[in-house]
Amino acid sequence: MARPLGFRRDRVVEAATRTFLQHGLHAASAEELCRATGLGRSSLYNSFGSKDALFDECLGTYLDQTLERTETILGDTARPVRDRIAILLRRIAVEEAERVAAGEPRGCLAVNTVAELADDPEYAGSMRRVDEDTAARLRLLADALRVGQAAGEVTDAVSAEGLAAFVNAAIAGLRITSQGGTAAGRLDDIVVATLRALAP
Amino acid sequence: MARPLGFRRDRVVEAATRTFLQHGLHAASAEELCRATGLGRSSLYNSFGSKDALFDECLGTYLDQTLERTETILGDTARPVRDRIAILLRRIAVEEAERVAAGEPRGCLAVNTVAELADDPEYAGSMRRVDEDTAARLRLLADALRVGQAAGEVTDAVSAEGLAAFVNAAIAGLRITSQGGTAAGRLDDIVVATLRALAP
DNA sequence: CAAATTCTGGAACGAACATTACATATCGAT
DNA sequence: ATCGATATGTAATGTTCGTTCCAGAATTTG
Repeated sequence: MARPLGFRRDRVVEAATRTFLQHGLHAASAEELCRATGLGRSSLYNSFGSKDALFDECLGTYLDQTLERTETILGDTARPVRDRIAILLRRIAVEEAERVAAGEPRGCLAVNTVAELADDPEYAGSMRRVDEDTAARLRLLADALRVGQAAGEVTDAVSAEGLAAFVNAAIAGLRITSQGGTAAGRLDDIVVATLRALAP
Repeated sequence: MARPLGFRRDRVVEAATRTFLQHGLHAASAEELCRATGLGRSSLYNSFGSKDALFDECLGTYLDQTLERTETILGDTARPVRDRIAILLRRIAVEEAERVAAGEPRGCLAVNTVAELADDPEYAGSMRRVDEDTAARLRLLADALRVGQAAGEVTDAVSAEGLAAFVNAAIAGLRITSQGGTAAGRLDDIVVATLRALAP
């Protein structure tokens, strides 16, 4: 064996994710990533290969964690479907408020990645990751909403897939709105209004 | 007098805006802006000063044009308020579909600017522009929605300001969703669902 | 304790970037 | 037709970027 790493990989990914969320992929320089993670250039490149590879790992873990939490909330079949969606949306509003309080950057890495890299063929791999995550999230939402429709608890004026796309868009809108500097109370209004759209 | 410009400034701004929308501010290189506008480096810098200044002009005209169209639609007092909001949202969905058909980049420069520059102090000036535009748009929406509430045509379960923030967030969500590659039909679903939230 | 292996810090590299300088071309006015 | 003034094309500049290299430090295994 040999000398062990002087840092915990997940902590580094966490710090790098914050940096990417704050500045985006292009504007986050290697120097800034080193400062944020506490690593030297050599350690960073030895452990992650390149800035793009580090970004991909950050994006991947971010998407996995977010999708898992969504799965947990939507999978709570004891609750009415609309309550689950309400919890999902409110959790985002709360998380954004916490970020403000902690001085951490607001917004969503997936949303910002779409905004920054959607049309860049060089990052098609990252975008494919986001697309797959979005597809999985839409599936979870549509499945839940379909159950809600069958129970008469959710409107069927729009298909379950359409409502899923709506909820997903609402989440993106919520995150962009927060990133723009909107206060927590207003985010709650957006959540309440979003939920109204689902009522029968 | 002297030699006149060999190009129309508004056309150049239009082409540059497309480039910034597609790649973002950081990833749009001077070379790419020259290619897109057909100008040489000298002409570009002589006429606009710097890449940042060009971006600011593109952003300013984009915001002005978009706000003006919003104003026109929401100011049509002959129609019910909810119809005006419906037209506003549908126009976005149609515009995004047209972009796809024309091979032009999708999404919204204002949304992407928030995603890319919200936390960068160096571009606080650009962000202030976006903030002012957002404030103006929220005012227009809230005024219209208040009228709708007074007429019993719009729900008052949420304040007019809250509903305005919701509609604004819905627009951002719609544009990000489109940028992610969602088809036009799904965008229509999102519009229909969004409108449901406003019903009394 | 020594050897093997890996990590780490700092300097250095080539490429790409935004921007500028300069010579030349082009136009309006006289 | 010529002059003044500005636009344009090309080449160059200084800087910043991502990345690599190398020497030395650290830690486990034998």
